[in-house]
Amino acid sequence: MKRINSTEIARLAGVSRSTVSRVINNYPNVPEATREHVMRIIRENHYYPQLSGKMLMGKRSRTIGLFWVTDCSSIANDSLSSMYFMHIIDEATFKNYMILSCVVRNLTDPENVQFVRRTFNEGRIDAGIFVGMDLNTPIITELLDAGEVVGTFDYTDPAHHPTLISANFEKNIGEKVADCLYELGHRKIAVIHGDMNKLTCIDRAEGTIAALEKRGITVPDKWTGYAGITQNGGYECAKAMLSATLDDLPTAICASNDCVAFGVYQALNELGIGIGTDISVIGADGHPHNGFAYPALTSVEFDFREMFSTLVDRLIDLLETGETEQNEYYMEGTLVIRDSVRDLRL
Amino acid sequence: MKRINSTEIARLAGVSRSTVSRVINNYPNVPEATREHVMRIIRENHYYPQLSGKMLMGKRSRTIGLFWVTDCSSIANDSLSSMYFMHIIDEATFKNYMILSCVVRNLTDPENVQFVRRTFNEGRIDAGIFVGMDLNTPIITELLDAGEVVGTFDYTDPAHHPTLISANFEKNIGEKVADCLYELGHRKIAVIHGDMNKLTCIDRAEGTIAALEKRGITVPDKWTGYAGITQNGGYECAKAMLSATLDDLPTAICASNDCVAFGVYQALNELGIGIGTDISVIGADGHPHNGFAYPALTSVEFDFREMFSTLVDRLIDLLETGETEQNEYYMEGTLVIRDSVRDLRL
DNA sequence: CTGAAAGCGCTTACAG
DNA sequence: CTGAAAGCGCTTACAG
Repeated sequence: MKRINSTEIARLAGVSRSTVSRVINNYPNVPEATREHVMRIIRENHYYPQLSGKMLMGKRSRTIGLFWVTDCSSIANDSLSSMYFMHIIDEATFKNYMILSCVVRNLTDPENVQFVRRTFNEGRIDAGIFVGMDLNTPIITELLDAGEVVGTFDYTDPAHHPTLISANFEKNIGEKVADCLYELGHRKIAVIHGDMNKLTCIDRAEGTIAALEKRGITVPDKWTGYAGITQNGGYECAKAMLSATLDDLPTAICASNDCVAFGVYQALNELGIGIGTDISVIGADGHPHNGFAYPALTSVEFDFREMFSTLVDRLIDLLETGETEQNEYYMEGTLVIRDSVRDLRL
Repeated sequence: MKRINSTEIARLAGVSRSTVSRVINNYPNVPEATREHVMRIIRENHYYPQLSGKMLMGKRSRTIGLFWVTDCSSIANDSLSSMYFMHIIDEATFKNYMILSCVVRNLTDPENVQFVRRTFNEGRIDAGIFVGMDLNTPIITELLDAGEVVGTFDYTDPAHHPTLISANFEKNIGEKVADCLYELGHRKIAVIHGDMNKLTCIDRAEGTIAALEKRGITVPDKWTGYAGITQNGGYECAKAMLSATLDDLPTAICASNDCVAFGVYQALNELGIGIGTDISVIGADGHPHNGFAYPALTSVEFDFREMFSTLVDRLIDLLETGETEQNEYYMEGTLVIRDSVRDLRL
């Protein structure tokens, strides 16, 4: 399938390829008549300059790589993360950029690291956004050191890098969760930790524990668990924890995120413990299921559209102007109280 | 940020660029010693050939465009469609292809059509997958006529095109829905139509009505509605329909899809009508919310992973070998009965 | 087995 | 205002 090229357009328009190029790139030194004539030929022939040719001359591809780091067998399983993807694509499209999507299983595996490096070095993308990787991922630092423009979500590099934009959760999620439960009269509170390699997970659990401590409440070991960030993790963790402490159950469980909270739901249902009645459950993130869950899940919720459109905007600023207003930002979450939390004062 | 090129690698390895190229492309006529030596230099210098250079010489980009056609303000709102995306990306990654994601608002708008044409003609992609467009979208035919490899979901072109792969829902969804309700004793059944520009929507509603007709049941006008494919459409439609027929309610409502069914839920809740008790609700698709909904939604569910991985596989077959086993296929759905449907025989 | 040369489709100094 | 020429980074006949 041979496509028409600038030589052919030049011939048809009776000008040189230089002039065709000038018209396409909107150079000022082309008389209006010539410009219009050439444009007509271009339109009539559905001519679009080959990206390869332009790129060889140093033009950008207006493409941003989206590196999805996940060890799950399928990233499709979680509708929350799918949403991140969609927000990024939406905003990029709006800014007239395209998103090249890549799934990366494991950034400690050399082959996967190689894949990332290649995607950048082949010249496919102008910048890359990374979502889902653990803290301390050397390839990120390597890319930044090489001067690549990189966006991250829930990740910060220890050193300052002028070409890094990082979008993060606020630091006070744990405190918001603790305060909510405390004010509703809860004193016997369990805390389920998330993935300790993820920035926000650490903040969340530690923040909750610290805030409770400040109120004079200690979370005993028997009401502490580690679930990772998946529903199944939440299920296993809650089942084990609660089975071991049936004679002295907490009145509330703080899950590291909403997915984990759904796992806690499963465990509670299985054990015949009433959700939002016997035991309250609270999550964090703002999973699209929250309102659909039964009972509807209380959570500290985030505006991910805002989170990711800001990330994309800043990245593009950096790409196009070489600077941006802020390299690192933290989004505020909103506590949304639903039926999964009981007011013990009533 | 100047990257290393093949000239430099050739110099470092003490060979010509031709030889470097031969090594990279795994040509047989290179002695093992030379190959290894050159490879070492390549690895040591993190050299990756520029895609632009290769493409200019006729190589493929191993990139597939994913055109998401939607008029919604944000595609992120629906976790079902997000899932389609993820399945496609997953499978492409597995096959060592990349996905370039594009959101297209409206394929009747010339500017949007232009965008699609440009994306193909610029040489960014080897093929394109289209999801969400209405029946009879001329740009699809145009691309096919130009010899482009195109994949579609829930769309067929009237003419046969050797480079079109189309993934579709089975034709009998409506019948499955009707049979299910009939066998559970329902005789007063409402049908909500979806978007009449979408292939499956037509099949679904018409299929249900025809199957009921065969059983001697006619769906009266007052129990017929048009909701499109969104939750809000379902809400508005069900509210209007039911408010007008409160003295004679149906015992079941067939929604055009699961999202619409959730809208029906909203309307029923608002009207104080018991879901799965007073009125049964049945959807179709297999939305990730179904199991979470209260009551859990009965639906004809599809294995979208299978649907899309097959689409991607066939597309790649076509790209790489010029042929594929089947250009058009229809996926079978499975009726999953949950609490939203009542057995009236009990 | 290997290198020099041509050429893919562009853009951009340069010269006029 | 405009064209001829050089060059971006590759690959591929071609010749040896």
